[in-house]
Amino acid sequence: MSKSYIRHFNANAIFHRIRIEPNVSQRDIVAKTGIDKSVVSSIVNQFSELGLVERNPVATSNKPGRPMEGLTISPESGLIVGVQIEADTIGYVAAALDGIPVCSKVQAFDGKLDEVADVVARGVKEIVSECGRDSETLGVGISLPGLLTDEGVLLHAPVLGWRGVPVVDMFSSALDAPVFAGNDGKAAAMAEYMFGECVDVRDFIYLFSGSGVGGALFLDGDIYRGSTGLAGELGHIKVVPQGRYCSCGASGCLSAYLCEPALAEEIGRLTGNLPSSFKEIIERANANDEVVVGVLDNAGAVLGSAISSLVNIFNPPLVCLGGDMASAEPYLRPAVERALQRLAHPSMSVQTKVIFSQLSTVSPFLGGVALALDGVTGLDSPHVLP
Amino acid sequence: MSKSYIRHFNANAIFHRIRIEPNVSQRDIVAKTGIDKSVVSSIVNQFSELGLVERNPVATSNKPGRPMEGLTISPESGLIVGVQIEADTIGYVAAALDGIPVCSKVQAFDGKLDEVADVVARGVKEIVSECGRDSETLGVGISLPGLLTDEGVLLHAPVLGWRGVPVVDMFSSALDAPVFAGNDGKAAAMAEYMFGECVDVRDFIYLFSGSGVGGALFLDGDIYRGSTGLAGELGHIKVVPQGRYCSCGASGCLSAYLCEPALAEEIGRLTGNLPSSFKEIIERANANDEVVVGVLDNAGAVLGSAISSLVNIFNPPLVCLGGDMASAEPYLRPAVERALQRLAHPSMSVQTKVIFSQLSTVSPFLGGVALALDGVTGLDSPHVLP
DNA sequence: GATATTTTTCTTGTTTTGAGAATAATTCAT
DNA sequence: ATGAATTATTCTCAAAACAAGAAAAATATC
Repeated sequence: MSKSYIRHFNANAIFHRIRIEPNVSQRDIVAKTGIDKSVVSSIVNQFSELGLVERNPVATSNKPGRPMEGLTISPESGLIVGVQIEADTIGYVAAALDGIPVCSKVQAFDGKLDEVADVVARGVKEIVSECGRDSETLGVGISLPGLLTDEGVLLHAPVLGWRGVPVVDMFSSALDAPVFAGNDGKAAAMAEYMFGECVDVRDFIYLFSGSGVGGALFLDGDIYRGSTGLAGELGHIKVVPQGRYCSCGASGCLSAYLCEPALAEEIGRLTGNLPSSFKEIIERANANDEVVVGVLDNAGAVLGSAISSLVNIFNPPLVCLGGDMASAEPYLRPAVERALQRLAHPSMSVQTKVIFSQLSTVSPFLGGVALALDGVTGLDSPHVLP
Repeated sequence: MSKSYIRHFNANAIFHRIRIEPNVSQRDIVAKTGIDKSVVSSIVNQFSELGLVERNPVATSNKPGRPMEGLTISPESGLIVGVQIEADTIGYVAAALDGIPVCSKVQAFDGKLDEVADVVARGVKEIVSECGRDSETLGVGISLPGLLTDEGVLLHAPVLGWRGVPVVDMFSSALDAPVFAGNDGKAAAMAEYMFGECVDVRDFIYLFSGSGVGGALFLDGDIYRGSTGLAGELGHIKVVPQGRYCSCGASGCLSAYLCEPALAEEIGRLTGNLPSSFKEIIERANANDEVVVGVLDNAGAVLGSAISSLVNIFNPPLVCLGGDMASAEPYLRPAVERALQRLAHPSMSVQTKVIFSQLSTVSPFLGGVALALDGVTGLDSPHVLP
């Protein structure tokens, strides 16, 4: 526990407050974070000198006394680029320091490891120039479908077939800006904390559904990584003893009932008409296809059972469901609520809100932005989110 | 995040190292904690001046150079008293600062709230005088079967029928020593971390079985309390959808299959012979009563299912099972292992060790000692473990 | 006995917090 | 208008804590 750690921590907390509540006063920051006024003044000055934070005069409040200074993140001060590497695509988004996306794009990707650093370097350069700003790139955050060590080594990414890749070093040498890397599920959770539905919630459970089901435990204001970094792989909670086989090799995983391929397969099996995308699944449900609605309802029940377990373990104020789940809310929510009623401890579930977040569909790839922002605003050196 | 917090944190870490590894050198502490040598020297001096730590010459190592000083907790420096309040008993244990119990006793208790402060004050005085040492009582830790707030208020203790009791204030005014209070399950987990099977393990899951099933999440070197303090009530993880009714009002809880009353009832129902204690259950199992063995095996399967979920969520290096479970290890372990094999993610379960801890049966009431020790050795003011 | 080695302490410097005084900028009352 | 009151921020200074290196202490080896 070092001294600079406190500074890092405080700086992050202050930046976070300014971002989620533009035009706050220093006084408010003091009240809400408990950090001393001198420290807030000093750190705000530091941010202000770096050009990261602006002081704006605020409309008169009709109160006596010196008016407050409204503090905001300067949108022109620099760009953060979020990169999301998936099985066959790479997504990019450039955002200002306040996290508001400026532009984004997706590019096809063949998964070749030896070219990816150059591909991403070019992609980042392009997205930055497309923004039409000559502001500096302050950080690049790379969200990866696999597990990372503290040192920035990607241990294993099944969908990419990569293993033991020192991603931070690799991308750092190809890019000019500081590189931050992290697991996709955890990065997405961080994005929810910074920009989404979980802003400023100290404890929440995040579940994400797509080609697989991932997740993260956000505890005490930070992602819980566990001793091995594997913690939070919530897609593999067992929900049905001796249930369906999952791509991970085990059986009865939540993922085997909820991820897009599993739902598609089930619908295909029951109707003889295999959906080609999650969008199609939702379209068929919207068109009142009873089989599809039934499959989604069943998935909701299984999901609700998993959430009930999580509620009983963590008693979190918030459970956030992202990815494909957001667009399926009308078909999932009733079953989830039923399961919670039936399975979760009443005195716990009353304190828990379950929400479906649109963030990852409305503005995708923000996970990487969150990763980088977390590092950049600490007034400190890079790190990794395993 | 304040400055004195760092000192508290470092002091605790250093004391912890000395306790778990008597005769360490400062150099070793530096190597193992990462704290700077100056800081270690300064804090060791502080402990030494307070008489909490002794410096012993260590047998020559046949190496050149100044020989190390072996640091140990001075056993005579003071007493810590652990108090455990249960439905009809109060248990006491007096221990030296190294956590080694000196003497203990149990007294009957009628659950009367208005007398308990005086009763405990008398009990503490007696146990201290029974020790036959005139050393100072440095702290009293009180372990309670209920939920506490950060401010030391017992919100609700169902088995005692207490609600909204400011326990820390109440016991503080009756006792001369600093009072620390906490939830029994979390205190027991802390004891495992300090004195038991989980010494120095930064992340573990603790499950405790007795008249109910409690537990704690020990994450990143500390108990996770969650936003409400309810986190870690692992006895109410749902293991069987629409399963047995639990004393909490819900159905399918782990507790409903594993706690002593549930096991006794089940055995009584099947044999017509209701066991009067957990000890009797084990005796009948030892006498090869097939029904009893079968009931325990079934409980083990349910327990294993719950542990599998926990493994998949946390991927902890260690799952520690305490209380009654320890003496039932021969009957529970096979079923637990089977369930883990079948239900837990293989790449996770290989990293997880499941152990049965005798700590709470061999030297009971250490939870309170752990609570108090945690506060006393921080060179800082009291606090609570909700 | 000199030298090398290992462990601990001392010295000095830097960073950061934290409390209170000072300053700045406004409204309200007269 | 002008002074008083009020509120927000900055400045000043002291204390706490860490951090790096020099120094000291205590031993083994040659």
